[in-house]
Amino acid sequence: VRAAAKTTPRTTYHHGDLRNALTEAAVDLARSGGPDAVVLREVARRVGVSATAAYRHFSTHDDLLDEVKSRGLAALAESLTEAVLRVPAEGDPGELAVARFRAAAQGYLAFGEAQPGLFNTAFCHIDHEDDDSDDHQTIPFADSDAYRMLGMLLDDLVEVGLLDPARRPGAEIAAWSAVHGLAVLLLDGPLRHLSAEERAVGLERTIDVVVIGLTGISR
Amino acid sequence: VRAAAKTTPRTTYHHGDLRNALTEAAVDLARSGGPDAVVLREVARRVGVSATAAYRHFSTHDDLLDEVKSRGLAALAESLTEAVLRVPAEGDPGELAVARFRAAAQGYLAFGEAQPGLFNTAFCHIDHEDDDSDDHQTIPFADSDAYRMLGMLLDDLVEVGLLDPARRPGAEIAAWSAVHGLAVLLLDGPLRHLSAEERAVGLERTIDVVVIGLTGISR
DNA sequence: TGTACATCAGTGAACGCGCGTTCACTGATGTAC
DNA sequence: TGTACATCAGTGAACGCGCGTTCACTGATGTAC
Repeated sequence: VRAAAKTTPRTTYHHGDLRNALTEAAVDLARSGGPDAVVLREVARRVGVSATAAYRHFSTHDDLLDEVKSRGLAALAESLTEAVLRVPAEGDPGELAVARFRAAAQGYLAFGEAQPGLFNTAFCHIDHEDDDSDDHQTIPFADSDAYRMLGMLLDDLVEVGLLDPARRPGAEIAAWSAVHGLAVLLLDGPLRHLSAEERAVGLERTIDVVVIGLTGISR
Repeated sequence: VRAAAKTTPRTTYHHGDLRNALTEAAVDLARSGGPDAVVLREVARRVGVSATAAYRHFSTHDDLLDEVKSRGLAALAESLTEAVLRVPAEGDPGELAVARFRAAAQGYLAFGEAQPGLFNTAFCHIDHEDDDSDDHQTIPFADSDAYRMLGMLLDDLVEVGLLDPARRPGAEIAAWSAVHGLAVLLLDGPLRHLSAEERAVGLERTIDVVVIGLTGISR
């Protein structure tokens, strides 16, 4: 409605879409500085609103950060999905299943490299001291589209006969760990200063190991 | 020399081993709260010394945190080494090489689970704004004992004929990514609430994938 | 169509907090003669 | 062995900072009659 609020100073007293505007500003901050950059006062400042106004829409700073996390996770899922959809649909079913799996891994890492701050925020740990119960003790990522996509890709590998059904359980964890670990090491970790070439080699090698490790078949 | 300083209030004006005492207190803080818990003023407080005194031994807060990082990395290497050394020395060379490799992975994760705060600190990113040059742009972990150990274990796999020399390059990255990723997901990440049983399965499955993926041989 | 009024969505000042770091200082230690 | 003095390793007060959050408030909006 009043999307220009970020640049044009708001004229009306009521904003109209403040919650969204705040979330977007917060995502921008996360993008450029990671979770620590999501500062409530700065978010309000950027939107051109008093800090107090934020409390009409978020009960607490952590609440806002949670929203940013969700958006980050969603963006990651999008990157994954896009990469998978770019794989042509024709050819040998086995080769296609493997190609989609590899594409997903590449999409995961591509998102991390394109949006390191948001990636870190998506996986940052927030202490909800106030939490009443175990209701939230589910795996948040397990509910995410990205995780569901991973499960489907692995199911496909079983269907085409490349992944032994007996080895299907736990396959998510192994695959996810390898790709996520690579992302973390490359983005913030000790592999931060690898050249683009070295990164590419690392990625290829890691995906190879996972694919062979899961299917038992080298390409 | 004056190791009791932590409990007994210091009597002499000069401490005698303040740098060490500060570092140890800082490590304790990291252990229980991760990198953010390494607060210079709190460190000084614990040692029973004014905050200013720390500046005789560390030029800056980041300098202190760097020291903690090193200690964390060293502790990780120790956990790895211990696990590898616990593997019996007799038997088929191939089986032994694989067993040692698996043990190292288990040691890596065991350290992460036993000392999550210190583990996180060991891998936390510190911005050295003041850095003059590219001197520090080496991979800090690559200089660590843990990374060297990983290299040796992989070399062993080549020597016993289980790892194709053509596949040796990049093997560190693939193996390290998988285990590190699992650690990160389990400690802070979305897999935080997995039961001990589920964790064990995830670990076994991940190591299996890496071993098979590298060697091409399922056990 | 007009008016009273409840409710909603903002404001601005203030609080308390704890941090890293600097400053001018002082007490303790070691060395040269 | 004694003394003068440079150096070292501490102290304590203070600064500036920016944060999350609360408070009493006011302007805008919508609804009942």
